[in-house]
Amino acid sequence: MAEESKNFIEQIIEGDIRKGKHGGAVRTRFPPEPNGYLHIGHAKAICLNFDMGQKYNGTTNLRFDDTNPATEEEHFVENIKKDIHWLGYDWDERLYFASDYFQELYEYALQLIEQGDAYVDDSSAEEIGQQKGTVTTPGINSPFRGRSIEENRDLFIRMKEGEFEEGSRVLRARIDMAHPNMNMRDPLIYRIKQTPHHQSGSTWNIYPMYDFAHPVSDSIENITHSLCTLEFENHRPIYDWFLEKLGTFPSRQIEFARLNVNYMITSKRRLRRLVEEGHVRGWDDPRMPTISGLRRRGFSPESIRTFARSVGVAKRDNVIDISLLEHCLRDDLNTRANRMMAILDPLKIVITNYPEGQVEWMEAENNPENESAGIRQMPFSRELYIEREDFMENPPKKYFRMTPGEYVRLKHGYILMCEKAVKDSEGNVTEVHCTFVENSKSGEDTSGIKVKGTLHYVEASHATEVEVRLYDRLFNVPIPDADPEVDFITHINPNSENVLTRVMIEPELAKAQPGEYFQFFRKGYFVLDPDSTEERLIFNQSVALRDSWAKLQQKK
RNA sequence: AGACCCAUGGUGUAAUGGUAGCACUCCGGUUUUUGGUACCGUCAGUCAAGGUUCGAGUCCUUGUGGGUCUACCA
Repeated sequence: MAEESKNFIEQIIEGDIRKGKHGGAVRTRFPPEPNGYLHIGHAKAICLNFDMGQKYNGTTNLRFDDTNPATEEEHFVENIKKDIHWLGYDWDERLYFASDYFQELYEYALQLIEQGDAYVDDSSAEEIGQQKGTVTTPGINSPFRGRSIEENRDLFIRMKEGEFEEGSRVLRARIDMAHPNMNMRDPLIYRIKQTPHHQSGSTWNIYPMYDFAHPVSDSIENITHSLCTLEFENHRPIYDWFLEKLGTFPSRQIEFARLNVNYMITSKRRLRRLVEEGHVRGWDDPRMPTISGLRRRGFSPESIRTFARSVGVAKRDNVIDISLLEHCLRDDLNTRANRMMAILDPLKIVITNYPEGQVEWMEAENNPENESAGIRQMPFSRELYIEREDFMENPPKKYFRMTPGEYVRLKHGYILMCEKAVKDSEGNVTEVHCTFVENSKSGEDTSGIKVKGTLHYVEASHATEVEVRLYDRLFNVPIPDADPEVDFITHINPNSENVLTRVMIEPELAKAQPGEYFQFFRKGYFVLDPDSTEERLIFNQSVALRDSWAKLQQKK
């Protein structure tokens, strides 16, 4: 068997273990900011961090990076925890908040001041911006850069005590205003904010910046491998600078490329627009790339994990084909989703030689891929529904479905001979008359008739009418936000949701429960939508089955 | 362009100086009481130019192309 190929992060970790770094320990963390919902991109980071922890007998912390009270809310914390659990991961007792470390962080900032590595700057945001220079020209030192340690200590303590207004002063690292890396030009460490914090209340008047809080939080938790996305690459020098100056646990930041999927967007700002402008039903709309949206769409956690692992981990920018995500879902559901009969676009069939009033209960296997899924009973009688597209009066070549003068098999039923179409005054087919072959019952067929097509059906008198929502990609271009000149909203697919209000389902399917995965025979995978009521069931299409017949027709 | 990072079939990812492999997609076929699944097969790749080496996708140089960075956001 081929050796399992390892990604570059696994290679780094294994190298560290081999060298006995940190005694061979591996500790990772997933550090979301509680200011929004998790999406498919986060799923990659979650899987990577937790998988590394598990694979190398280490641990993975969940740490909320809550250093900005202005944008963060408690309810995001709860939703994020729920989504991670749903994905199948657990942080045990290792739930942390950066806000838990505010006191320690404050003391470390004081240490920097004592070492002469930090100073209080009274400049305004605009002044600091101007002093920063550009990528090609060095910045200039702030006039407050030379303050004494005593003055810095005094001012910083008074910042903390709430003596100063927001924006009036900041604490900065004293590094190098001419550094070629803009992030090293005396980055901010603390700013004044009077906003109450969802965890720490009104205890603090100052809040640490990401560039300071993140490395120090990692260090406090003894994180060995701090995995983050590529856009933080230029921040690694600051990360290392703080930990070196502070002399604390030497966590190491490693960057990987974020996940992009075509026909999807993950920008928080743009997703919010979709919701606020009403292009979708909400953050958990089945077309949204959020974890809650994927869940409502009918993606299994297993399929998302498989996907997140399949996309690989590397440092080059990438756009994953959405068909890989769909493949992962079909592959998972094929073996676990019970097959059920649903007629999305009903056409009535009357079997003229079948006794009126008679109902036969047919034995139907639930999943040919899994015998332990068992069997169910399906009614059969004189009047049934089939898909309208499964009947054609004048069919094209290789059409193996119902057409006058031809036999066709009904799955878990009989072989039918199609006799004639009944039409209304405008020529629309209103029902089709057939005769059935008596000794052709599924499982005990002695007719010897060979048919090319097998159709699904729902018996009319026992059918339940439900709603089905079909989904297509939300955008009609692969990268909706590729062109900054064009609003991505203009690329929304107007037919991304197709609501069918008169769908007929078999009795067993009417017992569907939330969280159950179904395959609608010959159609696709479906789940119950939470909008469902006792009286009215609503199903969402997760993904269609592959359809080589449709593909063949499209080419013509 | 100042720094940093990246470059392998259509897409994504392996090959750690020694036969360019795997998955998805596409196309073709076999099986099939799902035009599903499964199975088989075809097409298709090392950004360019130099250099080092017996041997380079891999190391070096230069170029080209792409990405990130000038928030009191993360």
